[in-house]
Parts: sequence; C-alpha cells; structure tokens
Amino acid sequence: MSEEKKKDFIREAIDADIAEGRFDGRVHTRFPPEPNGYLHIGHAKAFGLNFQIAEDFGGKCNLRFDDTNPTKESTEFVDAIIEDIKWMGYDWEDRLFYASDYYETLFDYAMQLIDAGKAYVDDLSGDEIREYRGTLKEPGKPSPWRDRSPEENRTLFQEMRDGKHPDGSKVLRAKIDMASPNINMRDPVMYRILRAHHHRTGDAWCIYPMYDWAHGQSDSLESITHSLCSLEFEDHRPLYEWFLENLGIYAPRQIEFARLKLTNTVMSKRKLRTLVEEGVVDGWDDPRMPTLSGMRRRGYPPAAIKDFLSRMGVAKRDSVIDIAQLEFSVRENLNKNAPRVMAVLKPLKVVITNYPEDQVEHFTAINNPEDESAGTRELPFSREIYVETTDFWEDPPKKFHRLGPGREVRLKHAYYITFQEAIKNDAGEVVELRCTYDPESRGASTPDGRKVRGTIHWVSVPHAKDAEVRNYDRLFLTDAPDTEENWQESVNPDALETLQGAKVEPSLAEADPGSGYQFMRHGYYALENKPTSGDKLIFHRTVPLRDSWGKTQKKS
RNA sequence: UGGGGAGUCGUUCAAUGGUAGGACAUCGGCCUUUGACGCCGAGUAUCUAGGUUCGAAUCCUAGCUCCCCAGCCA
Repeated sequence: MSEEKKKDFIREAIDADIAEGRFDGRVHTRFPPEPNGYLHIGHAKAFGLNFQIAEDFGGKCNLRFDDTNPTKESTEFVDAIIEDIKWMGYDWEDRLFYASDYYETLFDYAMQLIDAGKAYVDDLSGDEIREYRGTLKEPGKPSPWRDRSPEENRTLFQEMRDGKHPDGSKVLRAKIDMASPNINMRDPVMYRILRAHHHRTGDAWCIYPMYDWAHGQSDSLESITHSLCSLEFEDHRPLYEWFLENLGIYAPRQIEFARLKLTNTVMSKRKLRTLVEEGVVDGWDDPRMPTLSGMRRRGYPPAAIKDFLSRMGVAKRDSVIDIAQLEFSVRENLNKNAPRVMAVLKPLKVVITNYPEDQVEHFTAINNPEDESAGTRELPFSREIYVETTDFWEDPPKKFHRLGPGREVRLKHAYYITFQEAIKNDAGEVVELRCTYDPESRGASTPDGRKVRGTIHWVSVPHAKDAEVRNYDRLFLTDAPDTEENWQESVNPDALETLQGAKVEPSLAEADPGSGYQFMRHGYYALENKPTSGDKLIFHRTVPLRDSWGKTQKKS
C-alpha cells in the first residue's frame, strides 16, 4: 500500500546519492539514543526511519548508545530501549555499539587535534567560558589559555585523564573561531573532567567526551553513510564536519528532519521524567504515557504505530500531529485483528422471568467478523444476566434503541428480551431489571423477521468473571502542553478511570497477558502484561470505539 | 535585531513551471445481530506585496510570521 507513496525528502536525497555513486552506493544508518530515559513515540519515528530506510535500500542500521554523560545514564535505560526497539520489530543483528566503545579512540583523536594546534586545554571556569563565548549578536573573545603550546596541551590533557585535576577545573576545547556567527563553532568544549561512575566503563575514566565531540566520530567509525537527526542539530553540522575534516577521517552525510510531536501529551524526556518522579503517573510504562512501554502495556500494536508513522511521513517543518491520527491507526489495526468479546463494565442484573430456572444454553459466537479465520467460541447463557447500566433508561429519548419501558432489544448472539419491570432499592436506584424473552428469537432473530433496532451485550451471571477495567483518556487537556509555562496544570485529572466491578465473559479467563480484545460496543482492551497478584483480570482500554451516539447525545 | 531552518485545508503529508490532491478530523446520508466496521457525499488551504511567464504553491525581489542556537546536556 505504501508502494505508490511519495518518497520523503530524505529518501530522495539517498536516491540521488546512490545515483551519483556516493558512498559506493552503500546505505548504512544508525539510531543513536542516549540511555537516559525510556523511548517514546517520537523516538519511534527516528529509529523507524533509520531502520526502515536501511531495509528499503538494502542497507544496514546500527543501534548505538550515545553514552557520554554518565551522570544521567544507566543500564536500566539501555535495557528498556533495547526491549522497545525489538518490540517494534527492528533488528540490528550484531551491530550494537556504544559511544563508550570509542572512548580510547576519541582520546587519541583529541591528541591528534592537540598536536595539530587545533585543540587546547582551557582553565577558565564554566561561568567564564560562558562570558567569553559572547552572545548571539556579539562575537566571543579568546580565552587567555587559547594559545598554549601543543606540548603543554598534550601534557595537561593527559593529566586530566590521569585524574590530576579536580572536576570542572579544566576542559579541552577545539580551537576554531571565537567570532563565528555560529555559536557552536566558538571553541566548543570537547572534554570535561567528571568523576562519575559510568554504567559500562565504570571508573576507568574521569574525563568524558561531549556529545558534539563523540557523535560525528562515532558515525565515522561505524562507516555510517546517512546520519539522520532532528532539526536542532542542523547548526551543529558544520562543527561535525570540521572535526572530521581536521581529523582527516571518513565523513557521513547528515540530514535533519522534524521531530514528531503529538497533541495532548508531552514528549520531552525531562517532562516525562517529571511526571514519573512526581507520581503524576505510575511509571515510564504507565499506559497514559506516550512511551513505547506505556503504549505496549496499553495495547497499541507495533504495526499500528508503524502505520501511523508511515502516514505521517517526514519533513522539515515543525508540526504537532493530532493524537486522533494515532488512534485511528490503532483502531484500524485492532478492528482487523482483535477478537470480539462481551464485557459489562457497569453491570445491572437482569432476570429473565420466563426462562427456565436452571437452564443453561450455549450460543456460538463469531470471534471476529473482520477475520473468518479467527473462528468461533461458545457463550453460556442463563436466566440471570448482566447488562450495561447505561443500556437501560427509565425515561428514554425517542432514538434510544435499548432497554426501557415497553422496549424490546436483541441480546447479541442470544435472544430478544422485552423490558417488564425495574426493581429499585430504598434510595430509588434501579438495582435489577425484570424482562421476558421470546423463545422464537433463539440466535437473536425471529421467523417473523421483525426488526429490533437495538442490540446490546451481556454476560451470564453464574458464568461471569470479575475484572478491573482501566479506562484512559488523553493525558493532557490542551493541544500543546509542551509549550505551556505551567504545563503540569494541564494534566487531565480524569485520564484514568478505574472500574472495579466489571463482569466479563468466561472465555477471557484464558486470555494471554498483553493480548488485545474488542469489548463489543465499548472499545479495544488489553489484558495487563505485568504479573498481577490475585486472580482478578485487569484490562487497559487501548482506545474506545468511535461513538456517534454519544456524540449526538452530547449535542443535545 | 548574529547564524541556522520552516511557512499549502482545522491537522498532517503531496503536487519538483501546466486541473492544488490524499489521509485524519468535522458535517450529512446509507448499511448494520457492535449506535462499531464498511459505503456514499460535503465543505474548508498555497504567509503578504510586487515581478518574470501564455501559465507560479513552485522562479526572482522585498517584507511578515514561527522554530532552533549563547550547557563543562544530548
């Protein structure tokens, strides 16, 4: 289906490179996450693009952790990132790398620049460096240490590595141009002294490369042909090229694209981390989060996420995509793949007064009308059933095709029943319904072919299984909370609704953790994928069914 | 107002000098043993002003608006 789809500007650029014979026609990409948080759907756009392009062009894609800041990184994040990318169906084979694999090489490269008089050790403090850097309009001025000799720089830099200087006392900087209009070129810091335990190199190093110094060389070392990254690195490109050129090593082509943003959520790692740390959500994998682990738990199929991403395409313009677009892809996927089951979320007991007291019948139900191969299952039916509380209305509007005074409805797969009486408690609340059924309507249609407009779902009381159902809504009430000063005030307090007393059909007792279903007339739900205590079933609402009835109701 | 980017329906992606199109969203209608799905239909867009051209979203000029950059973060 995506065959006729227009190629994006990146693929066009790669086509052109191949046509020219650039990189000998090779295509080799990479996804370079920093292991300082969980991956979200924005990252999925980035790694999906890299892996997909490699696949489409018959090339390869590496996974490389850009682990240059040990104070923020951990193996927990490394493991989570690996799990998420695998879940999305991508494979880097044996090409799993870390920037920390290259620390030694990077150190040697730095020495090369020092020897060439293109890097120097600076004793200025952090504040001073900032002052000397100038502003967006004013050029910077050279550090007093800028003209140290290569010999002295070599000695000092070695001492930095050997731990002879305290944290923050010195840095290694590239000697480029303090007056450059591009601030990234004003003698950027290459190394800082940082006595921090690294998740892979342990305490072997007390100096760590800056991302800008590590990134381009890492791509070079891996013979990457196309370094795809987001827009904000556009003006770092000249710096990366400067490093590569002055080192005299292989240079990839960097192409920048716009990050993915979604409405009604936040996407920055800092904000996601805040939500986790302040307990606004239960963790990185809370189903309300835009993280891949959250979406997995919530029941979003990887294929639906991929479909969404391919529909969105890739461009350079800043955009915020309506989250409804994602939900569309999820619904479309689940509509084809999710088995239909009946679940009563807010149960109301119905006694079918003319149905034999101890009788149990079984009806054959189609598992998925969209997929014949999904087969059928047997549904037990008895005198007492649960129906949805909202499927009864004492004083219904005209177009309410459900239970109410004098109304007959179809019980999906079973019988027609007609409302007779509502039993109320002392508070006047309806606690039970009395109905009669038409034995002629077995299988939910009658010989006389009469029309019954309403069809409702139900669960047999003695066969029902208990379940907890968690209904999710948008995490934020506003379109772009990311741009708001007090963004946390836009958190949707009703983003989670927990229903404790749900009753579901017995077949669900055998459901696999993480598997998805359509609760008919409600939405798509996924069984909790984490170990739970007790035998209660916990379902997460993946996405509700579209509801034109609810929509028209709201209008009136 | 230094440098780097970007402006096309409500949203997003296309149209690469030749009829501005798709998807989502919205609004109608049909269908229905899920008020789902499906089907049919509708409306709404080229940032502005000039210029080149038979013809401009596309090329030129001048503006305007938005995003990114002054971490020893990535």
